[in-house]
Amino acid sequence: MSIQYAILGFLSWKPFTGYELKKLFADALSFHWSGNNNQIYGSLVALHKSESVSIEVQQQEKLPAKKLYTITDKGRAELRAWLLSEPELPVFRSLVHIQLAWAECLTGEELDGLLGAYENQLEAQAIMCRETMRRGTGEPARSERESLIWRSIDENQLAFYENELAWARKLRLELKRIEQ
Amino acid sequence: MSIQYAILGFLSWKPFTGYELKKLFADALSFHWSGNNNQIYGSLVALHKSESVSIEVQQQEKLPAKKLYTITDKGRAELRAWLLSEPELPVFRSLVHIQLAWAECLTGEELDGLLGAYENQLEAQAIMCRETMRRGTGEPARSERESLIWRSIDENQLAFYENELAWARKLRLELKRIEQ
DNA sequence: CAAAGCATGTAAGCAGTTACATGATTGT
DNA sequence: ACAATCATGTAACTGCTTACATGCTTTG
Repeated sequence: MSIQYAILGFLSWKPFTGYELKKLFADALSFHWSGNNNQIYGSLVALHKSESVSIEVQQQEKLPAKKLYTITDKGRAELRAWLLSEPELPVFRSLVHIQLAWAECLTGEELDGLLGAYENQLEAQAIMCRETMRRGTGEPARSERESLIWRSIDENQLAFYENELAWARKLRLELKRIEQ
Repeated sequence: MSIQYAILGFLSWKPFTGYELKKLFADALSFHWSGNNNQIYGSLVALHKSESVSIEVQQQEKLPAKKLYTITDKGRAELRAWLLSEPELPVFRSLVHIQLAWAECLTGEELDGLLGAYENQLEAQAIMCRETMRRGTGEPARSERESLIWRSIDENQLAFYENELAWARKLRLELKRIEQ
């Protein structure tokens, strides 16, 4: 489970509770995990079992007790080994492609509507992306190199939506041209 | 399960057996399903139960019997309804982003190696893409509109890898610049 | 008084994967 | 002799998702 490495990554900054990690994932623009309970708390149990993290339970007077997770040397070594492992190909999948592939069942107007709706979705997403980037949530910036990388990853995410939008617009125009 | 709609799509061309559908998925450039047995045969059972397809068993003398699946009117209606349904956002995920996000643990050389390996993967994939497109497998082309769409989808797939490659190269250069 | 925040966890399910299982036929 | 093709199917697993469950505190 690669989310375990992302958790180890966050813990390499400083100790966090499960609850805090959950928020880090939810806020992250370019981390594709939803940060749901099952994943976070389950992964933390697994990481503890493999001795990659240690737990410190902190009782609180008025609020529920919390478990603070700290990365161990073993955890740091595992993280580093994974960072050096062979990268995988990125994943790109768009259900719209499947819809378009059988658009022969649709009229010109229906097809145009489908592409238009896709464009709207992408535009909204691109705006959200830009807004999140503008607010600049939770970037570490411990060095020039690190902040360059984080900025670059976010820009890549935005560029993906923008490229897809440009593609949809182009296809829509070309379809219009052959239609009449 | 959206693969069911893709199966209905293929069956809207003409009847196929599970085995043939498997190959169609395996050969398709822009359909992100592996076309494994479980998915295909399982989906066909489900589609038959919901009366979206009908089965004709064909005995063969020397080869194993095969089941030829034909789309029903109900199946056609379901396919059309899905084609008209609200499109979803495309999915883009790259584990390399996660590796890069914690590259602060790596030396400049190690980081450069990671990006270089990513570039190699993407280059190889782009070449495969181009080759598959050149061979032009299984495009329907029942109309100018349909062949435009299929070509456009394949081009979008290729452009994705090329954009990602360009991004990786740019980041690598920028990192080199701030390194020394 | 309701909603949001703090903080943990569990249950159930979907979509997708690899690998296993069978067994005849055809090509190298 | 070995591999590939034809043709169906099952088992076991991974990763990820939504929704449920509890219960106290702070904010509007």
